[in-house]
Amino acid sequence: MTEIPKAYEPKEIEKKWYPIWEDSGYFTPKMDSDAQSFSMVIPPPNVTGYLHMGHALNHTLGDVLVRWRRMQGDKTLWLPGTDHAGIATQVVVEKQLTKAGSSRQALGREEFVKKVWEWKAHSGGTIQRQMRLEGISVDWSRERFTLDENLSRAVIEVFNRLYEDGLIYRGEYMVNWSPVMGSAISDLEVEMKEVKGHLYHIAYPIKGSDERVVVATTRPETMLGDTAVAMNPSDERYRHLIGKTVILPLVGREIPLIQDEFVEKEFGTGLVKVTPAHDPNDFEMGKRHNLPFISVIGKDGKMTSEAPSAYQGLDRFEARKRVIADLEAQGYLVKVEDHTHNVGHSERSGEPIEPLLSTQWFLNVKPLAEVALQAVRDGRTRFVPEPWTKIYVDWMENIRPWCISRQLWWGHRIPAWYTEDGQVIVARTEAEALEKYRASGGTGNLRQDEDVLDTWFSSALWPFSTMGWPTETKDLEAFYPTTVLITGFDIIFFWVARMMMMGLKFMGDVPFRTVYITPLVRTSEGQKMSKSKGNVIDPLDIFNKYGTDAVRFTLTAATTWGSDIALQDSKMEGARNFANKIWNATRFVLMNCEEVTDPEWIDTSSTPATLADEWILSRLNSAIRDFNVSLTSYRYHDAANLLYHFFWDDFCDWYIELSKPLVTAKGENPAADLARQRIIFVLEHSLRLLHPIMPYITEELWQRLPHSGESIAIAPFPSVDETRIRPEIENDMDSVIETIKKIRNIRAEWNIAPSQTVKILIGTHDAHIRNLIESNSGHIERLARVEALELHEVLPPVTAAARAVVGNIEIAVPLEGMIDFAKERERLKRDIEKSEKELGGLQGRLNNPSFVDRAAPEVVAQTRERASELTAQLEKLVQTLSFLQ
RNA sequence: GGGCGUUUAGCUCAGUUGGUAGAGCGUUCGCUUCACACGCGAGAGGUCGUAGGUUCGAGUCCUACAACGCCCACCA
Repeated sequence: MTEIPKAYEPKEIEKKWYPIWEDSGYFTPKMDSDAQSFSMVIPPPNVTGYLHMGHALNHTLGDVLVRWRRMQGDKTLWLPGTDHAGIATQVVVEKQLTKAGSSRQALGREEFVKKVWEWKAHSGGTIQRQMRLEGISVDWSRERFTLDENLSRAVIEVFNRLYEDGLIYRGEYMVNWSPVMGSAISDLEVEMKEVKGHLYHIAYPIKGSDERVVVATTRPETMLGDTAVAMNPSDERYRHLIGKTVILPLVGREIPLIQDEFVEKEFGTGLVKVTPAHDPNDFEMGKRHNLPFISVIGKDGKMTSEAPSAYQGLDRFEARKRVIADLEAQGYLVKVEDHTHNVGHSERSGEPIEPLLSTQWFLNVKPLAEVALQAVRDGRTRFVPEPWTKIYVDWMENIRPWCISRQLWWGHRIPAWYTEDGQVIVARTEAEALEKYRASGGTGNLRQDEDVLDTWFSSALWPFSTMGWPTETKDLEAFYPTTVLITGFDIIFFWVARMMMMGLKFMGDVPFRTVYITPLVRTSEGQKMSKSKGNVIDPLDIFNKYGTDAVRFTLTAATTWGSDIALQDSKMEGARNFANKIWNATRFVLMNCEEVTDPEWIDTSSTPATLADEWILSRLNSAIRDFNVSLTSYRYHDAANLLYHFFWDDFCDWYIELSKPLVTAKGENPAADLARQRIIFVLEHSLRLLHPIMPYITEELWQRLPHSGESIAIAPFPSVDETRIRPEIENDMDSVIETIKKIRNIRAEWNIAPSQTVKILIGTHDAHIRNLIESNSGHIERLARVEALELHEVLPPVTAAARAVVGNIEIAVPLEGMIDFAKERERLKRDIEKSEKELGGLQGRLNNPSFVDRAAPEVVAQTRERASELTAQLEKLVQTLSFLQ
């Protein structure tokens, strides 16, 4: 056993243990064990760069559970990995190419993808390193990446099966198009932003009449693609126009006036221009009324050849200006109003989305959603905290087809091939596609679809694709469904909902029993962290500053159901101080207990456990029990907090202090030997209790303590001995503690120098308490710096004394010549007032007949008991005060 | 437009079947007490957002309102 340094230096010990844990295979489940399974898959971080505080929180909360369950003896798997993150990663690499004066187009698809793989190797490596620094106990032997061979196989399999089921289809529909990225994106990737724009009122002449109708639009440039004007069928104002046609200004096209319930009579003029190719609503109307679809804006965001020649090639925003100018010049612009409205923007690239017609692959998720909805309604998957259930349910109930194809190069290429005459063949491989084609008599060549799948398509399979699906593996058998998914609320739709659908569809069961939604980590001022604000905290920086264990403890203790986490230095400092406390308490114990060789509790008939011993056992077992209860219901804050107070308050402030005389005693002394044995026992248990939250410091210290087993990471979690939880012992100890505190309080109030000892008199008619005080008088004398403690049944009237009452214990500290009677009377009066106030409340209730009748009997009994206690205390206080008159 | 969350001590937040408010930090006072000044001991500090209601009893349940924050949404 080596000397322990005085100061806790997290860096030194934190770099030591992770390689040992990992190399020893502690985090790999023993597949032959018949213990119950506990499994999680990590939300795979994007290989776009570095981990942030959100990851650190997620990983900490996950690791607390996993380490706890592993120590409980479960067959435990936490599967790590990363996500290829199609768009995000492609954008990162493209930016690098732009900087280097190149582009993906210049490189070509094959070379570009190679470049992205290089980046992935770099970024993925960084992420792995960071995860190891977090100390998380993931099974690296099962690490996965969404583009791994088997995961890609799963993607192709799923695509094929969904296609065979008719749920995946290809067709020309209105999609959210990002001109910047040159790709379609899903509804979820569109962010609505409030934009200050204008509402343009434009006059369309009625054919064969002098009358003009006025439509209002925020996007005048789309009028070039108008194929109708719509009114509400019940709108009397325009009844006379039914059946007429209008002439589209600037274009000259004759378009019908149609009637559609969609049109709100109250908005604008009650007439809507209909551009079926550039607006989702108009698209629907166009289909309902069989209108032509004229695409006037292209995928590059420029006006197409279907627009009048004057506008062709103009950027869509340039075209807007030109259209307005021309309309005005030609007298069609009636008025322009300021108008604030919401415009869809590409979440990734930031520019306004262009709704346009495009041929894409879609997944009809409705049937899958119904099953996934039912699973949550049945409670087969549960959201914690519960309110998130509604968010999930609402979205699932209103789910719309998912556009799954992306015009990118980085991702899973869509397993569809086209014949020269335009047939589509979906297959597992090109060979299979060709075979199918030949079998149907086809002779030409096949060309694979250029597009890739939405990155979330592969993420949706993560809980089972990572475990080997579609092969029926032992991992799937043992670990699917996973026990819990820990994730952020921001990806409930993107990821959680889709995993639910895919898991139920392909595994026939939910992917996880519980979804735990973490809070959001914010800055100390409660701001959201974002790169653009430049207020992002790098987890590694604060690991370095405070120690990983301290940050883990901070995050765990800050995780509550109600609110987000404001990450403040003061919290981390507090946790670091706690770690230092653990360090120094252990240092103290080890300095004195070198001869103890095993961490067992020993009672002998000659030296039975003391009150303090029984008490700390009771507190320890309560802590274990409460910790288990808290974590079982995902109450991280409670779990961390109770350990903090058990260790600091109960163990350090009281048990160590009470044990000091014996523990530090020199020479032959069996009682001292037992005391050392016992303090080691409690400390060793405490470290195991703390290990899930603070793995490094507990391992380091545990290794220096007498222990059995090679690592605390695989040591058994302390088990609860309910028989050791004893309220009567805790009450007795509380009496001793309160007595000591009262004396200390008097000392502080009367400015008695710490070096000065005092005499005290204690009076109580309660024989049990008298016995208790007597047997603990040594503790009281030492911890309250008392030189002589006199016990009485009834306290003699000593006037020159400071006084206090604890329950039925009276305390007098004779302070000859030091005491100011007036001041002491004031002090006592304050005590009396306090007691009177409480007693008044209690008696008020007891005097109320309906309280006595209607309140629960035990509540009434409790109230009576407390009232009589207070009455006795008050009597003594009043009597004491009378001594001072 | 719909929905959700938050509002408790100077600050950040706990408070799960309704029983009479807690923690950490900060603050005040006193301590180099032989594990720890990242410490020890002792204090001060709150009409629990507002207004009603239910109840013997409300921080906790119900209703309305207010402020702040978030999510969803096809009024051009």
